[in-house]
Amino acid sequence: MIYSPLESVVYRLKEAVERVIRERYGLEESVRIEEEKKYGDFSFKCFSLAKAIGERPDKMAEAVKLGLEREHLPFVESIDAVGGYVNFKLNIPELAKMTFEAISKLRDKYGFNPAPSVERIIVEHTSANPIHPLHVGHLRNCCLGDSLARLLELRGHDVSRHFYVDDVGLQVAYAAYGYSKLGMPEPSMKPDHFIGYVYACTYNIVETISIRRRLEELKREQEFEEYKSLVSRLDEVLGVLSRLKKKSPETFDKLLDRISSEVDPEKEIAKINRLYEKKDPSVVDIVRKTVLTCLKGIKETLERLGVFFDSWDWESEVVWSSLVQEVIGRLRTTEFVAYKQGALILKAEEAARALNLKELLSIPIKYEIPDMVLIRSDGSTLYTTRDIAYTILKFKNAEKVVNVIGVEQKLAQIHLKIALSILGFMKEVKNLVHYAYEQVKLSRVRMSSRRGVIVTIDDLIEEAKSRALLEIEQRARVLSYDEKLSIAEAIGIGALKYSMLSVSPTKPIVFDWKRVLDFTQNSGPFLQYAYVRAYNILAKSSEGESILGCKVDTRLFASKEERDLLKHLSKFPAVVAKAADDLRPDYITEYVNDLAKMFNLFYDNYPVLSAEETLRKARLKLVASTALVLRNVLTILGIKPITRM
RNA sequence: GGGCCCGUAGCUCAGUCAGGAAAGAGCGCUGGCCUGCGGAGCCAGAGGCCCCGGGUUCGAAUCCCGGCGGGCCCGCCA
Repeated sequence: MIYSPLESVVYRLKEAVERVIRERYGLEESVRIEEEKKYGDFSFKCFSLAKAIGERPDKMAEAVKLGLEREHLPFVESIDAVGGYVNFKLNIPELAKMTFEAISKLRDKYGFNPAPSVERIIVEHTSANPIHPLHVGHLRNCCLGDSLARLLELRGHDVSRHFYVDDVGLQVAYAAYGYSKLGMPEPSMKPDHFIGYVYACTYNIVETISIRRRLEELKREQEFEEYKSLVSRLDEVLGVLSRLKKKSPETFDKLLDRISSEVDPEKEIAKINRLYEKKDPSVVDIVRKTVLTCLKGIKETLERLGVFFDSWDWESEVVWSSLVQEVIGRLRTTEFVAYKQGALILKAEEAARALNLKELLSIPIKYEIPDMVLIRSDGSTLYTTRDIAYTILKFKNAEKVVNVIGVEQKLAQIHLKIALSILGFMKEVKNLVHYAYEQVKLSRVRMSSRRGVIVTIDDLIEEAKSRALLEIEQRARVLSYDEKLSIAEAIGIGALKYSMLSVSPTKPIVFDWKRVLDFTQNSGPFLQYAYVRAYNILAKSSEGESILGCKVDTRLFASKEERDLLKHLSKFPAVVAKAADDLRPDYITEYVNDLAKMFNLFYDNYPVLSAEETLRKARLKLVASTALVLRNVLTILGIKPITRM
């Protein structure tokens, strides 16, 4: 079974070139056949090899051309030697036959392209703090993680999607404290939005109380400089509070009232955090209920996005299993751990130098790695410390772990790897990928979950949907309102996903609705529209998708547009392989955007249904193949293919 | 201050891993076409010191060194 037509052709070409070089020059060389658009389909450059053996590049190109011509390669139409280049034009009818065969056999699996060796891979993604709704940043994380998982599956890997429920830590304690003060009521809005609201209110109310207390002290001590700056900080927090109050006055007042009557809320919160780590029954219920409530809302959003997980890993379970204590115990026996002002720290720089980790982890030699705090002076652990144990657990069921985490956590991930190295998990460190992506910037909005200012995924979906609906209305198709709504949802969500995936992960995304929902180019709707066009030609034909099973005369594809389209279709599994191996979903978006453009060009210039019968069949099969590939790609990207819009 | 990432057409970006032939696309702009298998079109054109300066090389947008500009990180937060 040939999964990847173009790849197999190029591979045969590569072998042929190597054979010729071996026969002509007696050299065992591995050569590279590169894609070329201007002078043919592929090319081989002779320069470096020619230089190595003291031959003239143009002479070598000529020799390779002659040698290849004697081989009579059926999938090559012509070979040219120009300067030091050997240029190849592919025999498109032959390639088309192979491609059609692969497509008709594999159908929805066309694109599947198993790697030479398959692995069990855990993709951990989204993993938002379970105390507020998902926001734009999580959207990028979620889309990347989900499409990476799908890509790796297409490479034949055994992929498991994990969501790390970070239910341990100070922030969760704040939310749980506030929620419990309210008497843990049924949320009056979407549950994650409600918990997020409670968290923001609680955080700022507590902050106000501590600032006021500190101000009293400063007044007594006559520290006017600090007093002044703290007053302006207080103003800021009060501003946040008044804004929060407007959103849900009853909940707010109740919370304010009950927290203000406490002696020392901050201490209470730290206590919840400490006790929860010890699985103390007095706090387990309130923390769990808080987190589960929020998670319910988060799951609703994920479901709407069509994203699922195989495993929900609770951080508390890792802590309670005593693995965290074990890890700390083992680290403590090494020379790299010390106490500093009551906290247990890991001397990361020293460890990295002693174990020679800098090169392995690509850390600059002159960069001084800061210490890592393992245990707070009050005895509680920190996120990264707990992550050491969690990572060890993940590797019990996988050879490779991909963590989709923002680039801002780079240092924490380096700390994690250093700690694992000290513990002897070298193989794991090498197979632990911090898949770092840049931030999503919304013009003007500066988000902060503490201040309760976040643009949630739910908000974005709603806005995308209503904008899409507006576009649909303008076209005035004969569709019922319900149909329009569900199409708008598919377009809106598809547009959001595409916008998150189409930018390479190292670049920040500047979110811009005009671009997200640009129906004419490089967007989700643009792809969906191409699919609609292809689908409707098929729907109008008598054969429909069954044309994929029919033999057609591939020699009829004479135009540049048809040739380009066929070549592009044959390339798809190769793109999947590259995208999966390099973890780059944006390679797929680039591919499919080109595919849609090529199809549009074909569509506008070559009639299908009204063509002469043998030609009609050939073109119809090309349309069906394009539709199928579009559908498969959209699925990888998590975008819903629709048949009307 | 130190580290990382980014800098290519008016705009949004490919191309940089693995150096190669006149630097690619779309949008926008200019001019033309078209009553179409869904016009959310089609064809043509203009538009580039590939951030700057050195170096390596027969050859640099691509590799190396030094700058400049923007973002992020350097928490007993996650």
